[in-house]
Amino acid sequence: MFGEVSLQTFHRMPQYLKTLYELRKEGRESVSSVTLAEMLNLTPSIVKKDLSQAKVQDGKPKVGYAVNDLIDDIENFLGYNNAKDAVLVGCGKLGQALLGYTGFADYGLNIIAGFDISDDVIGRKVQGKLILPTGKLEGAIKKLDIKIAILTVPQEHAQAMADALVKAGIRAIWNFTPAHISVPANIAVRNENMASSLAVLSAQLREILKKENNLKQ
Amino acid sequence: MFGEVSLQTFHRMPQYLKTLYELRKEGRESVSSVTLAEMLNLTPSIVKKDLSQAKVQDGKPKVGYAVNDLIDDIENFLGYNNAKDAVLVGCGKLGQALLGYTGFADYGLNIIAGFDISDDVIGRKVQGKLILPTGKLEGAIKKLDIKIAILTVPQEHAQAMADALVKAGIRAIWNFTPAHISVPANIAVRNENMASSLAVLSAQLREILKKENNLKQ
DNA sequence: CGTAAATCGATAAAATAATATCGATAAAAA
DNA sequence: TTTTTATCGATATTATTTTATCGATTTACG
Repeated sequence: MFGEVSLQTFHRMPQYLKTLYELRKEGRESVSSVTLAEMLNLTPSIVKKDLSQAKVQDGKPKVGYAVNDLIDDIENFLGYNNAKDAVLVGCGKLGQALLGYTGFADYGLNIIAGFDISDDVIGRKVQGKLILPTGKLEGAIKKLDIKIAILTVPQEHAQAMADALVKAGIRAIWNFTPAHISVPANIAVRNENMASSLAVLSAQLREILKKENNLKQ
Repeated sequence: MFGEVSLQTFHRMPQYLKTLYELRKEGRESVSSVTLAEMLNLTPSIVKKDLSQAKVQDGKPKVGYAVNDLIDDIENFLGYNNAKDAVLVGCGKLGQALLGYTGFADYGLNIIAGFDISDDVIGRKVQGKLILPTGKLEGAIKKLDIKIAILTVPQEHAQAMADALVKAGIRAIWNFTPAHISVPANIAVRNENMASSLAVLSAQLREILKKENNLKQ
């Protein structure tokens, strides 16, 4: 059903959704691909192609897409309505920050609890989420049939913990550690790699500064 | 000089570097594109193409690349040796987590201070980094000629703060808010968008589960 | 009611990125 | 020393993604 949708398209979907929420708030009932493209610095072509993969209802010539319908379709497409449970493993600074982040609920993600090995944090609550000992991880995953894990352990433990998670039945790992983790092919991994992002940002910055210097000379 | 290097290539560079550090630790003096590709789940072709853009010294047939030389070349290519100063704006949970993250130094990024409007956090220190009032932001940027800002304010303030940063002279914004921010063309923006990442992860997960169900039936 | 303008959806074209191929060459083996 | 093998770097091929084009259609307006 969605096998042919590219990752780039999936990346843009939440942006469309965000923009559509804003438009709805302003009372707009319809929006064209041209307007959406302008608001998000994209081309109308790519907007039309992306939306064609998520939406059910056609847009209307001369009018555009019905904002409400489109929101429903994209939310449904991204699975925002049927919430998915997740565990968060590693409750250091970043882990606790994510544990306390209330925004995930908007994206259909429900972190049921944090897990850690350190007695310093076990038992603590962050924004209502309890931190449990790692020993209880496997049981929780199996009992609640949890598919998604957020990995925020120190990088030297990343691979071992990933192995344990897979063994316990986790099928998708959102990896916030700088470590490259190896998992079986039937497990989804998404790397939130700060080093990579920073490398890209630096490259862009350098390009920009270089262009300016060329112009000046 | 680097204008023709794709963002994907830049994304992979830190991964190569990370793997090379590990190899050096193990005492390996050379490595082939085949080995690197295996370690990172890539093809030898793409490894060779990527490395050709960063390295100075050629690899040797039958042997591969000299690990140490390659590390130097990539570090230099990514600018890890000449540290770049940055400011962090918005010292809530995530902001403080990033402020306290010591790993940035490895990537050549030096956060000089955090900035916030709230008296609750102003004056506090996180891992030695001081939190200053937002009023001092513009002065600091201009005085220290800072080019990079990390944006971790609440999303409703993201655009206004981005505008202020640009006005103060910032040229690259690492945006951790869910907000889409508009900036002039000569400013680099890198979005660390959780919603997008989660959308991609969910899509991958769904694909995997779907395939399994198909097989079972 | 007919015409002009705006937009859709489908598709063709172009651009970009990834992969495969292959001659050259250095090291190892025969 | 000659042959074999592994690997590089360059280039060609293929795949993917983005952008442009265009006929069809709906609305607005004269």
